[in-house]
Amino acid sequence: MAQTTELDRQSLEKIASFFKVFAEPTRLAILQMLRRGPASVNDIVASLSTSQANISKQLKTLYEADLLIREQRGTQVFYSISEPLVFDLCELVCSKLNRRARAESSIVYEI
Amino acid sequence: MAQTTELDRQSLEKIASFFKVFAEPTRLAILQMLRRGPASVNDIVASLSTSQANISKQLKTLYEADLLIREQRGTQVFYSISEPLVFDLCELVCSKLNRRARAESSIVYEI
DNA sequence: TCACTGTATATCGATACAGTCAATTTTATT
DNA sequence: AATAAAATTGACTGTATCGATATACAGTGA
Repeated sequence: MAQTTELDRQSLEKIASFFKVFAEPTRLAILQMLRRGPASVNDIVASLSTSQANISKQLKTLYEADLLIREQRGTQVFYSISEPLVFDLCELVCSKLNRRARAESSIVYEI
Repeated sequence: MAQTTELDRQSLEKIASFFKVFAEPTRLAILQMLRRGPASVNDIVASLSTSQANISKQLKTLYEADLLIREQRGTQVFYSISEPLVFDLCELVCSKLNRRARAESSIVYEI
């Protein structure tokens, strides 16, 4: 049965916080890269153009949002995506943005 | 065919901006209220506990994100949800948060 | 034209957070 | 132990934005 109850402020804040995790391009870039599979912090640093400290911070945010799995091997730490939800969310938004982009395009081919 | 191309920084920024719209409890509250149907600004102000100016501001954000329809009738302005995507997104996140809440609960019933 | 209602905007204080640099912890190696 | 490599943390800066107050604007009726 679908839930139809109105959510209180506290619940809305939790949901908002969750969306906020996805609301930063660097974190999205990390998720996009991890889509290929697990990667160490250095791997991620090498593929993105920001400092290692920043990557570490964003990884922490993603990890605490329960979106990543953390696994230490020696001195390295490997992260991987723990939530398929990530892809569902991003695909929803991407398809929406693609639709909009197509709609806004002034170039229309017709006879 | 599914899109597998890696997105560039600019695209990621657009996606992040879109998520950011959902990353504020007041805007989520507005969306939740509009779920019942179109409402004037005053209707919304009456049902939420923040200033009219703030509601107007958040409505503008939602409108510019292409999530709302705006319709002026006399001095009043009615808003309604233009994107079913809104519900899909929120349901995804809610179900995820519910799952987590259940998983984190230390109370487990079993024989 | 004037007053009134409903909505939008301008400005401001307070807060949150991405990103940087430096320092520190952690694990492995010699 | 000492050193090196990998990752995290803390202090700091600049920017963005929520929410509030005051004000402006648009539409309606007298």
